[in-house]
Amino acid sequence: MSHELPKTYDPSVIEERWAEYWVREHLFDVATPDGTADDAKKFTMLLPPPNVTGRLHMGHMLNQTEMDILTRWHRMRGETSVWIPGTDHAGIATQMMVERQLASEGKNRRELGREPFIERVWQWKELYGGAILDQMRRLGASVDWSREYFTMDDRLSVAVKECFVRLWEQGLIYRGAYIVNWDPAIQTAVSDLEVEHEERAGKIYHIRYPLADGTGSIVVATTRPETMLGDVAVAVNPEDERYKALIGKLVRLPLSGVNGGPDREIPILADDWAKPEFGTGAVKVTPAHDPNDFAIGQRHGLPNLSILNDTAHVDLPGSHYDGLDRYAARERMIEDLRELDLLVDIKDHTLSIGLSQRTGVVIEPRLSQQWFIKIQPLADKAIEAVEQGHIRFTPDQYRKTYEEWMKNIHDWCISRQLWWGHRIPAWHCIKCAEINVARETPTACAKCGSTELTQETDVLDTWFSSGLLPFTVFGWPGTEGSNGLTPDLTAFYPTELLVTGFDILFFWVARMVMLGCHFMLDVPMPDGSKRELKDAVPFREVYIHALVRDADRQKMSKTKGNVIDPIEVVTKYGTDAVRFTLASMASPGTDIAFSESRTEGYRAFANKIWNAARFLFMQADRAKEAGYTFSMQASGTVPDLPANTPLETRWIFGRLSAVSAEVDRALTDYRFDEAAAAVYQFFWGEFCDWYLELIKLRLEFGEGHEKNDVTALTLASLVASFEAALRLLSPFMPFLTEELWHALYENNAPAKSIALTRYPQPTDFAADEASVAAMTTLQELITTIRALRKELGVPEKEAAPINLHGDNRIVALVDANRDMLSRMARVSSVEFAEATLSGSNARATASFDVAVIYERQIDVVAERERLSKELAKLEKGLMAAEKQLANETFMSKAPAHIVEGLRKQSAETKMLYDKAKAALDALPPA
RNA sequence: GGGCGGAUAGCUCAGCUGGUUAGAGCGCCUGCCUUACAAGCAGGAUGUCGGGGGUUCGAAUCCCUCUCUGCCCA
Repeated sequence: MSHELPKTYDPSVIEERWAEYWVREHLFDVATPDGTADDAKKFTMLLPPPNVTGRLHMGHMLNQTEMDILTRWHRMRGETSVWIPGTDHAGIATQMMVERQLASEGKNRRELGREPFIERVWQWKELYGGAILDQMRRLGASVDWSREYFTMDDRLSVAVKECFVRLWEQGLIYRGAYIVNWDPAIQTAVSDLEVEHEERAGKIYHIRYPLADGTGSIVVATTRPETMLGDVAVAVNPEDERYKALIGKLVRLPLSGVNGGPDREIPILADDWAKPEFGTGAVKVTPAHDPNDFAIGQRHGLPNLSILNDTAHVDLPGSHYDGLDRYAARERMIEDLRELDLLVDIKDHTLSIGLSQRTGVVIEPRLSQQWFIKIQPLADKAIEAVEQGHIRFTPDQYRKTYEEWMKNIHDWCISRQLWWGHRIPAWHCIKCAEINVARETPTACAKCGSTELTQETDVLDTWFSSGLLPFTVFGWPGTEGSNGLTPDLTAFYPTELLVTGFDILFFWVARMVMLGCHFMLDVPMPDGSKRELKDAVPFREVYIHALVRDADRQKMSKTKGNVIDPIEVVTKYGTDAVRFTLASMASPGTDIAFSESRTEGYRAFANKIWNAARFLFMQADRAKEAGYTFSMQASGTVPDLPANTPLETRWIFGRLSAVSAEVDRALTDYRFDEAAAAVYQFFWGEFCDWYLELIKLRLEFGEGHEKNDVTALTLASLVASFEAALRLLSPFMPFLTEELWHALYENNAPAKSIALTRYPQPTDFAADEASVAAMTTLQELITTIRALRKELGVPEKEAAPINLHGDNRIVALVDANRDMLSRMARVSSVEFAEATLSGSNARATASFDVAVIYERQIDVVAERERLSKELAKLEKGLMAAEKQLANETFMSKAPAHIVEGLRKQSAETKMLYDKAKAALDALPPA
């Protein structure tokens, strides 16, 4: 069979075919181990579930590339590797999406009603929710699609409810009226984490509050004058001399009268919160609309007066500000205060405001009834798990970030006033107000027996359900009456690794640790023993990756318009090239500035691999025509290497061994960049540049070239080393390697996919260090000759003789490999010299001198300059070395091997220096 | 305000548990369309390792400080 590969690699024709094949053939689906005679190591990982509304961005692609490389690598090392995909129902984001859709039809969700609205969201999800997973398939992510989940699936919903009920029963969930971050756009509470702080230019207003007894006034400073309608006090610092006399007096709160009535009277009180240096030193206290003021109110037993409704409009019947938006109210009130001559001053002030992460509107701190998790007991375990090393962070610095956050954690507001999400399983008794939390809808109040129950309307924070995923995806809590230990949980919990970005370190990672430790401690070990913290953790390792930025290091954002769509780049350069780009730039702790020039380079790399395959197939065809019989089916077998095995063949297997070790080490340390560099350098710089060029010497067919063992061995070795290289590359470039691997086996491969074969291991190949060392010397010699030839102006095609001086080892090596010199450096003949060589046509290295015999005069000026420069560099090195060696403290304190190394280096430098000096002196005068 | 990170070749980044003459890719310069590959081959140039100070026999690497810069938390 002849192989007709196009001259240039075109990823578009093969990638979609393989992506579809991998899914269709269920290659990466993993059945639950039955527990019998299964001692294979396991590698389990959860895909951070993208929002069901999401579109793939570069961050996803980086994340998935890293996870896929690791999963493929572990899988090829024979481990049971499960990578579980799914999507998150993303409460706010999804509800917004559908509300927007409704708005475009002139409707809103309230008209529609709760149940029909939720129905509508499900329809939306069915239609569009799969988009991001389809994009994942296109990237070749080797996930187990049979285990795909959605966070609102029935089985997960049951688990979420179970967790909520248990936490309630354990007294770890409470409900109460607290100041929370309120998003007036979508009208729900959000957690602290969902608020983004931004510095903005604003104003600070100084407002005069008259004393009720008419003896004067006090001027308060505020950035939010509109909330003064909700003021219940004025606070001053107890140490502030200016105001000491006023403490305990009442002020008349301007603008606060309703229905034409008088203004309210509120007290002046002393509280440390009032900072004398801030503003006027007197602050208004508005407990219902500011978290700090709420705390003051608690301390002093003040009432909470809410004056803004859930859309942040003034809600104060009878007031002439009633119904105004918060900012409109502010303007109107400032005008009114000015008219009343109570506005003392307006100053510029930079303030930090909270913005809703989802909607972008300014958060309104608002007093409302919410559900909270008492987080401290959970956080304690989560801190312990990390401090005791049961969970390891890479890079390690994130451990500190995590611990810092955990130690300063606040109770978690888990209720959301949304419709889309897991509805809180609580029923309020209309008669006695008892809260009935239950797994099944109760028929009567547990306290008073009333049947008048209404279900809580709030749903749970999306992160509550995703925080449970590490065990709920494995079927927890299992069947009724079970201990929660399902077969999947037995086999796969804890997962091995979590790969994610630091942006969800607190949102998700921290919550998983807390909830995982909390719930799993109650699940026994497979052998029935009690589970300890080290086995209750949701994952043993966390790898935090960088942010992908644009080529100018700017954060990608829609508003800047610099978002790079991975699917676009993938279409342009091929998935493999983009994956390789991300992998090679993924060095820990540094953001990735994604630039297409890098990707272009890796597309060239893919093309290089493609063409190496073309070369191989071409040689195979020629060999067959020449009567060689060998089977491509033996590609996976490294041939025995007899005594007459050519050096380059011993060398390439030696290198394969070393590179396999290097890749293993790099991936163990999550050094994707080093792993990628190692395979790149090996394949291009060694396999193609040296090995393929050298074996052309052995692959001569036709007239005058009899069939021989060396050629046969070379063919077998070529195929075997290439096949191994493909396996080595396949986690990084799964599409290209899959295509070529099947082609290599002539579509009769020993496995359904290269991904199901063995990853090259150092011991799979003879390390043969002597051959590697010999080859390194020859490479140095060849490179030196090439450089000399170029300098002397020897035409590329013209062969030239050389003189060589070196020790016996070099002489023997060169003598045995004259054919290499001839092919790689156009050497016509070699003459060995007894004495050192110098002169303008010679170069000296530490191990040999070589001269190229060529007539043409060299450029004396250029050569003088080159030699002078080199001489200066050598002299500098030599001086430094000699100075060190003359330094007694160095000689006495430095370790022996350092001193010895320096001595050797110094001697070599001296030799090179002398040679360069001689060469310079030998140059004719300018 | 508290904390973390970064500053190394024109660009993007490695190297940093101190140790021999600081690397890679891209870009740049020169010569080659050598039947695997011009998305290629061969050769070449390029850095007072942000400034200053200190520790040490020895500092890109450790410490202090300054400047610039990014991020997280409040």
